[in-house]
Amino acid sequence: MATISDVARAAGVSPATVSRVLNGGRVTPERARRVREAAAALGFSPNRVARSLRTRRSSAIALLVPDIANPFFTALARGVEDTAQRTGLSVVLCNTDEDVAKERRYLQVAVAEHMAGVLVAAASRTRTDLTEPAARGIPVVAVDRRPRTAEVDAVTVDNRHGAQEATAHLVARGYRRIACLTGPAGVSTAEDRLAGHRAALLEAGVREEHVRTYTRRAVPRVEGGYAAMRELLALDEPPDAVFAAHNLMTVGALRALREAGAEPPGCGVLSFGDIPFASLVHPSLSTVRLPAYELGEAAAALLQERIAGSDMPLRTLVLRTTLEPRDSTAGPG
Amino acid sequence: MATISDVARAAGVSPATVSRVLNGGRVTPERARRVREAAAALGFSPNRVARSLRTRRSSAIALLVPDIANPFFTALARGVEDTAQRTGLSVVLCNTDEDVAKERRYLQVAVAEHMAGVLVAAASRTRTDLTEPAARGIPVVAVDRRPRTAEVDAVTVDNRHGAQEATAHLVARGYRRIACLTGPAGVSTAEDRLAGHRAALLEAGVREEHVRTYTRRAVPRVEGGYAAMRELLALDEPPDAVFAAHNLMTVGALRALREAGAEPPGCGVLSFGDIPFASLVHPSLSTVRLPAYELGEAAAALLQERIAGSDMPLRTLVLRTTLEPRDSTAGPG
DNA sequence: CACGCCTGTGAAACCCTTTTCAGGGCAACT
DNA sequence: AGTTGCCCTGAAAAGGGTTTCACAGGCGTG
Repeated sequence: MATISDVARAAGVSPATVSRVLNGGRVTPERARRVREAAAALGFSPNRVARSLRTRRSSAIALLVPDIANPFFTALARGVEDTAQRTGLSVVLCNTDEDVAKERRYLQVAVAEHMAGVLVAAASRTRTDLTEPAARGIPVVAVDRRPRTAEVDAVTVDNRHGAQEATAHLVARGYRRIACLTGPAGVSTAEDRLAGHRAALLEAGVREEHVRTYTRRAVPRVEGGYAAMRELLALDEPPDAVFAAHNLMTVGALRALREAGAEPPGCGVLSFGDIPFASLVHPSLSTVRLPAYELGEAAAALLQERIAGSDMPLRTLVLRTTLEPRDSTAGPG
Repeated sequence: MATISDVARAAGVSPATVSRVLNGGRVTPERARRVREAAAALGFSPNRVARSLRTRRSSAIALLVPDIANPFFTALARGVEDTAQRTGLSVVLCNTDEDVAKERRYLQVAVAEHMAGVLVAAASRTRTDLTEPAARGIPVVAVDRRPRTAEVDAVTVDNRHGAQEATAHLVARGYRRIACLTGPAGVSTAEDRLAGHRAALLEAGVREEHVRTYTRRAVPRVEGGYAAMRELLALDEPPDAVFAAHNLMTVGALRALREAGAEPPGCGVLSFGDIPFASLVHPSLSTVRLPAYELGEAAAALLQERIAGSDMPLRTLVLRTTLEPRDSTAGPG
């Protein structure tokens, strides 16, 4: 592996000059040409580790997601990756498994590796601690979920609005006992979606108590949705529609409904977030589409600005969701 | 950020001694204790960039996959990540998009970053070039797909056997005109699966020509499967079953079948590789289950051995698939 | 002509850790 | 007592870039 000194020797200049040619310093054209030729001839590419050490900044960013198996986060990761790749940043993918301890370990690594920046879909709104990297001067952007503990840039979706629109749609289609399956307390997306759902129902004249009866919190996994849906179906007056505030929970809910013989659209089902290949599900599934890829793109772009040294005031970018009504919410009976 | 010198000063020793305490050199217990206390008090964690520079080895490995949106590769990535994480390795995820040029760029980055190792699901059997990292002493393990150009360790699944079993199953269930949708020539998995399919048919007494009539190659995406299936359905004697050698292509095929009103199991459908939430598809989908997570685990473990300096002869680990017959291959008529 | 300023350049410092090397101290042996 | 050998330790080198600093030379100005 050729080093910068090899190139310098071959071009008859000092290593400092080579560095300047490569990084845009002022060098006379003639020398610059010689350096470039020598570099090409030797197949030189700078050792990024050495560069990182000296500049105290690496060309890698960390992306922390709670569940890489969820297609929402893979789409987001693609958005991040495509954007980062364009400016030569590598993306280190870290799967936190919704585990705050695991998340903390990854954040420590990011600090020890002097990573250029961190993108994080926080495992917990209250317990995720982003102060460490922020204090060390590593830019942090929260994506999808915003933790409360640190002041960072954020890119989120309008969960509340999307949920409100979703539940309003169920109301409009004539459903009366509309349930909500949402994630655990303390996760901002779960809270916001529940809030939107409640707002839509209250506006439609539903009593607060009624809302509460038909709301279930569960772990945001397929099994969580399944268990919660079964609970709801066991009520004296089971719901006639369900707003599932999480895509994987929707899958569990659908399974429970099928087992109980209460298939949509008789019992309406509306999913917040796409299910992959939802087009295969029968009847076709109404969803609130989330701009996952765009979320990743926007967050990566924002992070890059910070890495480049932007000192704009903190920003929160909120992307809109879009309701896509299909057959699973065609109406009861 | 505390450095090793700070710790040394605080403990009244030299930096060399601190390094030895942390990395398992011989140090008297008393000193070691002092060093550990000082390190803890200062919250010291070694700068991994400096360490990388000196040791010429980083603690990151690259994982190159052709399509992170495919659940097969996300499961694989999880296996890799969980295993790597256990020994303190970070995983840099690189999405090559089935593009050899993009793949080459990522390999260059891996070399320039002095990464500890590379795991690669090659974009092409013939054009993927793994000689560069191998020549630089960076261990490489091929996973899922093995390129021909370099001599590397590999972890694959028994595609041929799995495919043969799958098609034999279709034969046994009474299907007569069994089609095969597979990936492009030059991708080892596509080739092997087709070979298994053909072997099963020939064994059942089907003529080679007949096999060829009902075989289609397409890009391994949903649209590829859709287009190829439509072609097959337009034949004078359309197939009465299809073995889809790729999970995403299966989705496309199902869509085409539904449009044509030829739903399974009347027309049998067997997918090589899971479709996420296949349990939601009606009728339930017969699949050849791939051990994606285990593939990632095994590959990461193998790579770690090499990184640790193992000089065993090259190994190829082949994992078995399992046929899971369900309703979509219940039989014709 | 003298002075100051500006530009381009190379030497050397620097980033932080690991590793080599040489030496001191001590025990065991001749 | 004098070697020999071993263990532990610290000083210093090494890893490969970037950046600071000082300096040389050219140019413009008073």
